[in-house]
Order: sequence, then C-alpha cells, then structure tokens
Amino acid sequence: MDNLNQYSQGWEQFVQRGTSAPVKQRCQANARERDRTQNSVNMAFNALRLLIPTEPPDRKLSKIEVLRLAGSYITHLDNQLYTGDMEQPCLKHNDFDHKNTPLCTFCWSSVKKEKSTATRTHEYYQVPY
DNA sequence: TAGGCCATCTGGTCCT
DNA sequence: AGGACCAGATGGCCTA
Repeated sequence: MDNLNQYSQGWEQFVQRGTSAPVKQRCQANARERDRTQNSVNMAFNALRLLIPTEPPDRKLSKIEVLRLAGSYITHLDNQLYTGDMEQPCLKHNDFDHKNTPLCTFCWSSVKKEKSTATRTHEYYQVPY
C-alpha cells in the first residue's frame, strides 16, 4: 500500500513526466473520484453524523451506523411529534398498534438515563431498531 | 489473528 | 468526449 500511496500522492508529477494519454486520463479520473469521496461523500456523512445523538457523546459512528441510526432517529422524532412524548415516544406509539415491539435505540437511551446504568453503553447500539 | 472499517483504484453506465 | 456516479476489488489499520 505504501507504493500505492506514493503513487496517489504524486500522480500529478507522474502524469507530467510524459505518460500516455489513457494513463493520464485514468489518473485524472482517480483524482476526481478521490476528491468526490473525500469532499462530497465523507463530508455528507460527517454532517449527518453530527445530527445523531450518541452515547457517549464523543463516540464516532461508522458509516453504516450513521445510515442505520439516521433512519431510526427520524422515526423516533416522528413519533415524538405524533405522541407528544419526549421520553419514550416510540414505546407509546407502538402501544397503539404493534404490541411487543422492541424499544427503539433513542427511547432506550432515555430509559438508561433514568436508571443511571452507565456501564451498559455497549448494549446501546445492539438494539435492533 | 480474524473481522470490521476505511481509502483508493478501477471499469462500467449514465448524463450533459 | 468528458465528467459524475456507482459498485466491486484490494489492501492497510485497528481492536477484541
């Protein structure tokens, strides 16, 4: 991977040294793709990551966690609006239609705070929805 | 050491 | 034709 990194970092000089047109085009495409993933995709992930509450607050979510939890969080907020309950809206909402539905991640967080069980942070993200 | 996560490269497809 | 977007492949880093 070191060779690859050196190549990536120095591709401009590599191209300037008189390489063939297809190689030059490929290097330019690589650079564009690198720039797109860094400045477009990753920045979007970071922006979304900032909107999702975590336990502990400084925990960095992986990309797949960001996607999954974003969906859960939207549902949670939607249920807050629907039920008016700011603590466990999903539990209350589920009481209306889906019995025995597991507690949502974010409702579970408020349960945790009530019980002050600070040692169970690992389980926090195991909740299925 | 295995598995998860990530960055990067690459080729294909679609759009302008 | 060239650029944007996407998905698959690959290899490095980190952690349990």
